[in-house]
Amino acid sequence: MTEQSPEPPSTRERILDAALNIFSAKGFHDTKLDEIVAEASISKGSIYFHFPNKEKLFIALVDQFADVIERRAREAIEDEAPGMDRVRVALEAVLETFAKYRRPAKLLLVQAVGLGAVFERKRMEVTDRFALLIQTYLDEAVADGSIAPVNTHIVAHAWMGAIYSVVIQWVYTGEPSRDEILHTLLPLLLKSVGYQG
Amino acid sequence: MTEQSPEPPSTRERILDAALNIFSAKGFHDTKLDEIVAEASISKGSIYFHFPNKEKLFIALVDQFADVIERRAREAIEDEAPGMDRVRVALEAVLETFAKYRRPAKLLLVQAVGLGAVFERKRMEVTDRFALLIQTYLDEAVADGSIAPVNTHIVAHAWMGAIYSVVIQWVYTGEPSRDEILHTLLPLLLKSVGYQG
DNA sequence: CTGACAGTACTGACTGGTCAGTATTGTGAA
DNA sequence: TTCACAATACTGACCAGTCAGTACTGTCAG
Repeated sequence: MTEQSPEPPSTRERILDAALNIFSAKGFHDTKLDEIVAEASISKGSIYFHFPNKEKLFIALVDQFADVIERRAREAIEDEAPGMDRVRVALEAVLETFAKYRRPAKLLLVQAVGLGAVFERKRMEVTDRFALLIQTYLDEAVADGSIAPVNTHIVAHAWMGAIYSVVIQWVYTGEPSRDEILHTLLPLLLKSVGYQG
Repeated sequence: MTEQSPEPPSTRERILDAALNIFSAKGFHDTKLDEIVAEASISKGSIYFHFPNKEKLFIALVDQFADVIERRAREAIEDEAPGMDRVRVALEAVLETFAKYRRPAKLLLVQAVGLGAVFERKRMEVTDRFALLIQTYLDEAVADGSIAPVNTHIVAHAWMGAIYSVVIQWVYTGEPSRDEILHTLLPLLLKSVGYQG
């Protein structure tokens, strides 16, 4: 809490770190707790000291990253006046964050999908949170006159899907590059609501 | 294969049907083969007679639906001349197909994600197949002059993601309606490459 | 200062339920 | 009688989760 960086990582952090590595690579079900134990060089008991179960450990990682993205988006728009510029910088911030954190991105966009009902609810929650964020800025832009009225709910979800899909492609293949994404995807999205940069 | 409709469904068909119901609702790992056995009123032995294992049964369903979508898209463009109209009707066909088959849609878009490496490869394969289809038509439209040159590879993936995301939203909540999707999402996508219907 | 007690962090061998897959037998159409 | 197909009982590997025990640090009464 009141500590600085050069400390050795706490057990909890080492667990989270190892879990991120393995979950993001192999998915939830194919990851054995014993693998995390080995990767983190800790003991199985430690995991259960810090987390109630495997599921909650996974969800802790999802939440962690969702928070990072949302925070960065909010920070990015802080200095922008309402309107389409806010939308643009928020999108930029999200894309930059995905680009910077490849493993968490894969965890959130791939590995968190298609697990049973519990995870589904969590994923919906995160997804809706982002969609709502985008929707809010879009609504501002509409009110503001920067763009023509549209169903911002659908637009928000469509944009999110577009971003997710391109990021996933990048996560797997390394292509297209961060710059290409920014220079092609961003204008594409903005253009889709009739906005010309 | 060479049979008509009023036949009673074969054991194989009943297995596929029951498997689709349960897999799409509960996901791969949370579905027990014994549940499929109960739902289909067949025996476990039958499953292993018709399919080598649980994984292949699941993948058979994915393949089945991927084929349907691709066939419908190809049929739809048959009568259209190359150019942006082909893109439009292909998108329409895909959206209609998703709307018509809710359970297979969920299977493909949700439940087939985030399972380990084997499924990942399959999903990549299907995803790339669709993206390439869209990309081909887009390239035609570019060559044709209907739209300005763009990185059609990125556009194709972005579109796919947008469609997936909105369809998933619809699968879960029933909103937005089929019509709303067609009337909002389609123009959105077309507009994103500078095409006005 | 010390030693009895307590709280916190961690260890790793062990267990028990689950469920995919198998072995075996049954059956009816050709 | 054969064989394609189906039914059922069964097996055993696997792995999340447990728990008795260790190590270390803090604290406070005598």
